[in-house]
Amino acid sequence: MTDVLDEQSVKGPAVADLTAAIRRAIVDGEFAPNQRLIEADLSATFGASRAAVRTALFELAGDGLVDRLPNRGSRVRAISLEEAIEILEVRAGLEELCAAKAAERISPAEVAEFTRLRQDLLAAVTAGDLLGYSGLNQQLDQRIRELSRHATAIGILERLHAQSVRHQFRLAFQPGRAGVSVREHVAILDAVIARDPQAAVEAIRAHLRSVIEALRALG
Amino acid sequence: MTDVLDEQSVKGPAVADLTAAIRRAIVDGEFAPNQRLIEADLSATFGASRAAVRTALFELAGDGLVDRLPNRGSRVRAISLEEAIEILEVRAGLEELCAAKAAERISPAEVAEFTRLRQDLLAAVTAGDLLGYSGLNQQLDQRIRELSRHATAIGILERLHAQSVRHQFRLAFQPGRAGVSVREHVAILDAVIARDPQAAVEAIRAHLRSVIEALRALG
DNA sequence: GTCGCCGATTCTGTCTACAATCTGCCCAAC
DNA sequence: GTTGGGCAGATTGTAGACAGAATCGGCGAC
Repeated sequence: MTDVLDEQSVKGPAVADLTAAIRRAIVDGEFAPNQRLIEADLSATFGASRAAVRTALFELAGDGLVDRLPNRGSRVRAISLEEAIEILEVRAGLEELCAAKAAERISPAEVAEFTRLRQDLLAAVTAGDLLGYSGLNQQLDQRIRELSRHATAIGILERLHAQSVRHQFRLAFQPGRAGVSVREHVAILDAVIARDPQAAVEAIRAHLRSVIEALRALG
Repeated sequence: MTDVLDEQSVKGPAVADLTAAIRRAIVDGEFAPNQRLIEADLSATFGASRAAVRTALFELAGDGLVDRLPNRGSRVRAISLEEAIEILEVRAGLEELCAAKAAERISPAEVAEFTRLRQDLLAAVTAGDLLGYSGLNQQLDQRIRELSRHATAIGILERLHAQSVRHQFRLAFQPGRAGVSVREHVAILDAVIARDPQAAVEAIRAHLRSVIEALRALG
């Protein structure tokens, strides 16, 4: 229906789309931390009803991306350094679990994929392509999660990742950081490729401990 | 306003109260798994507007207690055995973290409290008071979390606990289960009392592994 | 000059009504 | 007897309006 004007998407996005749009805006930094999110404004900006905005904000509050103060509205949740460290500690526990499962379950085809990823990773660092390197790292993290098939852990990790992406990002472009981090990532890859769960756990633990220290040093 | 009839709570409960009420109904088993939750029905049952019910259902969906199918309503989320095991695996990782922190941070007063709890626990098992024992276990878990001061982990653990409470409960009343579980819990207590993080981690891990096995055996 | 009170404004919380969608049933056609 | 279309009821999704709480400004008192 409404065939005539569908191309322009005259009808506002449904709640799910709206939630995704606001989430992206927060994660991508278009909305600054602690910025107030006024329902009427968002309603106008995204062309949705206020009820839809409201629903989306509740959803995002559940995801930990938005703070809701009763009768005082919503704002973008600011993640403090202490909180970022807490998140990394939790991630450590969960990613250890995922990496162990991934190491157990990896298939030959996936071993080949990981071997290729290993090369790409090293090539990106050698070429000084920090952005590409950062992307490959994320890809690695995500693939390990997928291989684990652990829906519960994956869900939580994705939420935590969205919350801490800003700190993550800041760290990635510290001079010298890539050199340290690439060794740790390769260690993770090698453990999973070798199907050695115990080694994978150790490698993940070492890596996230290193990230925590680096974050602390950064202040 | 409406002073006259306030005692009867003529005005429906605010959304927060309503959410808590529905959450309790789900966790306590008043609503069966997979039961449909029809907005109009809940609205009548709890004396709230449909909009309030709707908001509450979204919130609970975020907490993983309710499944929402677009245009097809909400139902109580059923946690399968596989999922319950996944949840326990995640809980293992997080509770290890909390127990380690708790062991590091415990104060003399809290050591005394835990020593008392240890006695009560053993007394309840000796007396065959399964319900009391179950309650003390939960108290122990909760105190360890609180001692950890790890807000991120605590938040996630509370959500997971609400989801899996049904399986937990079923297990607790298996004959012979208390005898096994009490030893594991005492080991956890002893490790924390001794301020030995490493031992606490091991004790938690052993305990949850044992719970997973028992759940599997139960089918 | 500063503090506290009071009103206007802004924004959120809630409700009711309406539109869109889905489900199940009935009936006709093969 | 079975299958497909379509109608009716039930249920969710959306919109708009109203009421209540919080904030900010000015005004008066000390």
